[in-house]
Amino acid sequence: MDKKPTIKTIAQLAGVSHVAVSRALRGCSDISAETTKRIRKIAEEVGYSPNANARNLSSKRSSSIGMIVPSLDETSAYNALFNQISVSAAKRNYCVMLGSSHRNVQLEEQHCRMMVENGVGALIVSPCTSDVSHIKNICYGHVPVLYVGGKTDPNETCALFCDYYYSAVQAVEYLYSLGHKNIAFFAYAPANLTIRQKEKGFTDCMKTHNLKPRVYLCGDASNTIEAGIDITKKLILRKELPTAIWCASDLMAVGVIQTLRKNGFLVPEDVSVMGHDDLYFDIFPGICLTTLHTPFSEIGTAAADLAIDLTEKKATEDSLRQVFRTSLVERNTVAPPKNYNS
Amino acid sequence: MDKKPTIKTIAQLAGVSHVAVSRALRGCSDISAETTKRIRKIAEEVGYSPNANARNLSSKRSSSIGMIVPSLDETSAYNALFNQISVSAAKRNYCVMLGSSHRNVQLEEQHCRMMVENGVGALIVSPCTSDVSHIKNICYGHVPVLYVGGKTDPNETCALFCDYYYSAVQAVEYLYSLGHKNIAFFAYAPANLTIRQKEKGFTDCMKTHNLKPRVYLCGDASNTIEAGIDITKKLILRKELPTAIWCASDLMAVGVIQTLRKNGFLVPEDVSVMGHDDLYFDIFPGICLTTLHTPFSEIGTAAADLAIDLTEKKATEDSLRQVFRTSLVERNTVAPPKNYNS
DNA sequence: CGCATTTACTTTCACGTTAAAGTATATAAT
DNA sequence: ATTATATACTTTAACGTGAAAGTAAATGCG
Repeated sequence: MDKKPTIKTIAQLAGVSHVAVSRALRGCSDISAETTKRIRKIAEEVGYSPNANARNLSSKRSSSIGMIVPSLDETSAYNALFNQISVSAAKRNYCVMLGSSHRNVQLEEQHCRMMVENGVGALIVSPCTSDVSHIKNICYGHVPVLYVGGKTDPNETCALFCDYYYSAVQAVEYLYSLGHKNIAFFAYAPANLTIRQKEKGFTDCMKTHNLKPRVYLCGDASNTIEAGIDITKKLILRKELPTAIWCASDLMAVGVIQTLRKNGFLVPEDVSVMGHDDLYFDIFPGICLTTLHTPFSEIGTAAADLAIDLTEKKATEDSLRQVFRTSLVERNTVAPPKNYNS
Repeated sequence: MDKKPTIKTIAQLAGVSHVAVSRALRGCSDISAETTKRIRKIAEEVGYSPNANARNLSSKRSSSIGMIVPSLDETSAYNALFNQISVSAAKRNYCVMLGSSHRNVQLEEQHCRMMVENGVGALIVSPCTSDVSHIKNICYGHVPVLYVGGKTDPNETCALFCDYYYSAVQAVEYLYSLGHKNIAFFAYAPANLTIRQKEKGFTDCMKTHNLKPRVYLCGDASNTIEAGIDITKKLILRKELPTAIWCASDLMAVGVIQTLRKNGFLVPEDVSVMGHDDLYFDIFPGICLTTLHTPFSEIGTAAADLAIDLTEKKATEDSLRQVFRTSLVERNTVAPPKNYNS
């Protein structure tokens, strides 16, 4: 196990100074084509691999970005986001440090501190609380932070948002266009900012059509599927089922559909059900959910590019805040209401 | 935005040499308690954060490990693995660089190269092919690599395995103990090494009980749920349903159960269905799957600890290869066969 | 009291790289 | 022929830290 070769190793073999090697490998024009070729050949032969620690230290640049997420379990959207960030960062030759905070502020802070120590050029954070002062204390003035995800303060200067008010409007307009008048909105975790935006959009849009906005919130289920099941059961008992239900999440919609079907209601014939996120397209057998697609790929690409632009100090003022919109994906859990002739 | 403070900044303020600061912050005993306290106070006040690039360069250590996985989508086990690795690494003050190869060897190689350049102390790789020569070319002799996951060559010297032969035995023994004689094994992707291990375990164990090992493989479905559905449909048509089915993955079991129920069969009363992995416990409403739990947390913890031990050159010879076993999780998709009196 | 040891530092150098400035030679312009 | 310029390098210093060696003062000990 011989020592890792450095530019000095190559310099010696090539009979030039180590700086000539450094510049040749970086393709600087003041090294002759011939010398560059020779140096590159030797570098290849000895299996040279640059030392980013030294490079970053000397050049005051960085070749990595960090990302901190609340979790990466199978029901979270951060997987999709990270997947894209990883790919986009690799395209620009950046590594990504990832930390999972498990919704623990102390751990989130530790990840942030470690990543800053390790020299990330920028940080993409999906904070686990709206208060991000612990992150700002560490990063302010030193490492740019880009916020993504539901808990982000809407006033944050550098952040990527998804317009959930608009997605509510999309959902209502679509269902209304099919003839639905009796539309309900099901949501979980009422304290969540994104849920409140959806609720506001839903209520406002229903009112513009002179329809009664029926909002059902469930705050005490153990997960969002359960919440969907709970609310649906209640409405079935009370015989208050609407003709269409828009759920704040796909998993909730799955719970709703299962419960409806189990109780003899046909989806979409009796009740239309619509989701939000488009994350579990082919996981649930028999459910091909009509939903609103959140553009995770686009958001991930934008996040990686913005983070790297911030690292390289070439982010433009108007790229600092970007708003994304969901798009309608028509599959087969929504249909016009019964007895409706369009 | 003032310059980031370094140990030299602190040294000047404290009126000591920068080395005294370095040693005080690291708690070396040759700096007096009084001076250490004073230095730490100043460090706190100026918001000092150590520069790991410089530290690693000077001390030839590393404060990060890397992980490369094929993907992080909602149906993969790598999420669970990474979550634990992230937590375990944080406990020892290590950052984790994560790269998603999307099952692309070139991208996997690029991630590997970038991480090595960025100075990871060790690499945890779930390779996307059994041939890992591209990784060895980059890492051999410089960065230790720890292999995890299904594609790993069983002869690899540094690797964490799960004993899938044993999990097959566990499944068969359990079903047999309940009285099942007509047991089938359903699997997807027959080329996969882990599947072959399960198949071998299943076949061998069935034979020891003088039972006919019924193996059903499906290689052309678009995902594992589909595969479960396909095989089940075929068996229902042919009226060849066994009394118990062990599926190579939980998702497959979900597809099987849905199909059975849709066709009027009760699970577990008519047919018992068992899975493998224990990943989707509360996602599928109405399915509380009896399965074999893969100890992702333990594997993740072991992987992080081993990778860091390798980084710090204190891994013991016998920690290099570790084998983990699944454990039975009895929920409610398995019951004794009909007409069986135990 | 004088010498060894301990305490609490400081000085110097190295890690691998890049930035910046310097230099020798060849070529071009006047 | 002289001077300017371009080419192709080299030399020096710096990035922030830590290892190793050095040192001055205080303390211990016979």
